[in-house]
Amino acid sequence: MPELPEVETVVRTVAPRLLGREIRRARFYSRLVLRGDAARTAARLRSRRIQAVRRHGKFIVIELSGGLTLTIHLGMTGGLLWNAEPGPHARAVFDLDSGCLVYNDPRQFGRIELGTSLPERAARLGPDALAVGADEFAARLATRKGHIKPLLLNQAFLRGLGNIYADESLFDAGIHPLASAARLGPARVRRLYAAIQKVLRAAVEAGGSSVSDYVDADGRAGSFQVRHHVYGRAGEPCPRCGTPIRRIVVNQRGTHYCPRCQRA
DNA sequence: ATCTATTCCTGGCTGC
DNA sequence: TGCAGCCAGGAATAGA
Repeated sequence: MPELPEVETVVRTVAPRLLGREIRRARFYSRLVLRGDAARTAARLRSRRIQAVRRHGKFIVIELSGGLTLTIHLGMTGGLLWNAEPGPHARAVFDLDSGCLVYNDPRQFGRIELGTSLPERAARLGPDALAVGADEFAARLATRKGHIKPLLLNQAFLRGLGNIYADESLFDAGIHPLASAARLGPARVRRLYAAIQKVLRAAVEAGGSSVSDYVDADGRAGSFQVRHHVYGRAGEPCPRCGTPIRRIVVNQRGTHYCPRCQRA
């Protein structure tokens, strides 16, 4: 499932291919994935040149000539494939003056939208998890009620973390997922901040995690899943203390932690 | 304002 | 072997 490291990897693999290219034709095959009218969106995209490709949290932002912004969110199973043959799950195809980009998404939780700026839902998010400073992180945390795990998943609090990296960060910091966010205390807040930075940077370096079927734009799987300490490892021994990893459900999300290393 | 539950989707897995 | 039923979860939405 694409979170910050996976989206970052997709952007890095796709950006060099896209920069400076012109969109010849865009085709959309899913009314769910595309926000807006397919024919009108395709017409607006025609002959636009790609000026920038960047990541905004888990969003892929493609800046086009004429002041247009194409925003892609991969949802759960979305993926961008460079020069791939469109398969049964291709929801959009962008033919360029050189090469083509296929948006693939079996479950159709992803979204593609075209506008003159970042869509509101992307613009109103919290600071990027890899760009936020330690002091800002601590200040934002101090005012929040509720449990720490759901807060880390809240993109309005911090953008980029998803279920895998929230669990891995909490394990690294030794914090229970149901710990009260506001009552963590300065030492644990610093540990959590450092853990998030460490886990995300290592995951980006590994090309992300491939747990279901995530691959980058060249079809390459990431390798960070072999370094998951708790995510998807319920019942397996904790790599730190050997206690079996526990799986609970927090706000409808599978949550993995070590009951000994992460005390309530 | 902030937090929580529900809903959308379908491939893959489990168990009968 | 076949198939019904369940599970995964990012984020919009509605409700508390």
